[in-house]
Amino acid sequence: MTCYVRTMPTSAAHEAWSLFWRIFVADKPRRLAVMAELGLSFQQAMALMHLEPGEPMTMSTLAAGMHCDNSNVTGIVDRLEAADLARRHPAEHDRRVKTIVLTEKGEALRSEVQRRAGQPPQEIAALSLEDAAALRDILARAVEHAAPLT
Amino acid sequence: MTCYVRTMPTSAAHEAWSLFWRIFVADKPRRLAVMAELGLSFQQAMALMHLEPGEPMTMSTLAAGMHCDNSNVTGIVDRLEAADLARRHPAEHDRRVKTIVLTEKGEALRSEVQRRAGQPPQEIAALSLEDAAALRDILARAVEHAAPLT
DNA sequence: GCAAAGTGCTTGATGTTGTCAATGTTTCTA
DNA sequence: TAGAAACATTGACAACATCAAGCACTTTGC
Repeated sequence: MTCYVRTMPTSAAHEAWSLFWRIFVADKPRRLAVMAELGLSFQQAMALMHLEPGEPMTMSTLAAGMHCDNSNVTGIVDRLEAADLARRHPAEHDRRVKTIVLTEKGEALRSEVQRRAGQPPQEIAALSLEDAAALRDILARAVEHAAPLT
Repeated sequence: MTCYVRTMPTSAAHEAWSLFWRIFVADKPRRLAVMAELGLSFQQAMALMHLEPGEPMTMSTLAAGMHCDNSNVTGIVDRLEAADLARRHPAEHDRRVKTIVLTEKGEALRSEVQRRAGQPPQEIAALSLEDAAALRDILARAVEHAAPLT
């Protein structure tokens, strides 16, 4: 049951989404620069962010979290391992499963990615304190609505 | 003179940006589904959106708009041409330059992309009218601040 | 004018994803 | 225990990403 708002030509949500996109696209060069500087590809950085320090994660779980194919993660983790950022361990309870754990180097780089990529772009950073707080609250409500169970 | 808010561990802008990301990542499957359904890759769709109907655009301009390398656009436009969505024409004022124009089929597909990808994801669509309007207004101010000249 | 420098687009080499089908191993289930 | 399912990997292929030449054409400076 999808609910279309057919009466309005373009709703506020519509326009908001469009602006959302615009900010994301405009921020692309900054993202690329950060990744290049850290010597990571975008997906490698995403994988790093999904892997929490000290928390082993299954290949499948990581694939699901990154919304991509299982076979895809194999290659990404291969490269993380080659760069000594993560290691694979066979799971003891199920020998089909392999868990991934960040190395020390991986944890360090992860927090660097977090620090750098976590910085909001100009557009957001330049907002007034009131606007920024309001934006945060609205987005928090948005996320909560769509995913009551996280 | 850049102004860091060092007193706060994580500012509102910071948190807002984090939520921003979260919504984008969560929306990835929908984007992929739309593109797959329309038989386009993500970059092809982006190119289509950059090309306005009846407005020829230079390869370089398109590359700049998409924030990617010139040589990259060559391949993307090759595929758009192969799919009869766009056509290259040599520019008359400068024979090095090639302009790209959407075909009829390209214009039709473009508006379909616009219609489908323009739909906000659950998170945004489920906001109250007040929140959606406030979100739109804040993002509009954000875009305006960062790019006063557009 | 003309050589030199610069511009616009393309090509080629190489690496990282994306899809999808198939395989090997291990576990679950009937 | 035989068959089905699950997990990770592999292989084949297409799409992009970067970067370094290359070619055709313009512009510049003498």
